[in-house]
Amino acid sequence: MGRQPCCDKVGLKRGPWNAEEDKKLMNFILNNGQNCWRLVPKLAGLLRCGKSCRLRWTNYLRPDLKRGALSEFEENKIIELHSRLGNRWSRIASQLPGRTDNEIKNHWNTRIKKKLKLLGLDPDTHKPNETGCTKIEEETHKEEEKIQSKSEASLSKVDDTASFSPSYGGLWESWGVEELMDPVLIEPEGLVVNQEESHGQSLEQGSSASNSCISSATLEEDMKRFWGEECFLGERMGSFYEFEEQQHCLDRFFFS
DNA sequence: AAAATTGGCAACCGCATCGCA
DNA sequence: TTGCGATGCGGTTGCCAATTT
Repeated sequence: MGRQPCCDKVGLKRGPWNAEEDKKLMNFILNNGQNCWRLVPKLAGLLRCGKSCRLRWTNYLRPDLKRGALSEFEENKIIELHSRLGNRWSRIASQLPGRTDNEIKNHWNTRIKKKLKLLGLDPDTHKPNETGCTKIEEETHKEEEKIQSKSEASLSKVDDTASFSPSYGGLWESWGVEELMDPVLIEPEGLVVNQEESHGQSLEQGSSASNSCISSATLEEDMKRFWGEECFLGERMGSFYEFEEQQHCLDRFFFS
């Protein structure tokens, strides 16, 4: 004898919500609060099951939800929390006001996971892959080929709107980045660096990168040496994921 | 320009857990 | 203590728009 379903699904609507349904649900919850979800559709005049109403409210209609893409800070926070909590999306979401577990889960699966893989890290464990950085190397080679073919065209293109994160700015600075800052050398996807801005940020915000030096062959080892073992799996990892363009630059530096 | 593929996201499903009688 | 309904949670699916071929 199995459990009874949460509702009788016969005659209930499924799939995307329309504006009219949203309005009904929103009005009902705002006037009556969240009590018994099973009764909500009936009382609100909706042909949905209570569970569907709850999801729609928590993931989309709640007035305290933030809209738009996740910020750098939020993304870094997610990576850090995931390294500690694993796939406990609701717990992670509770640390990020205005974001839902579903939103974070989707963002993780579609964006962050790929970035970690590109860096040769296992997204589940946050540790380096057993196979090393083959994927990142492949990507790097592809990028290099692209850059090679684009480099001539890029000579005439200058865009001073791009900037680096504080940590990257410090990184460049610690390496004596003038050479890397050459737009031809570091421009994988049309990115051209504004030197003044990136340097300014690193100095102003006191990046930990400013007094160290990275020089060896693998990203993992370099990062550990650079920031220390305990930081490697922690929040500082996040600052490496900030912009894909930066990642390409870093990859090229390490693996070329 | 059209077809195929990929990526992102909203919504659904089913199990786990909670809370109450 | 137990059983049951309600809710929470994480995995998965399906749709649609964007991109690539």
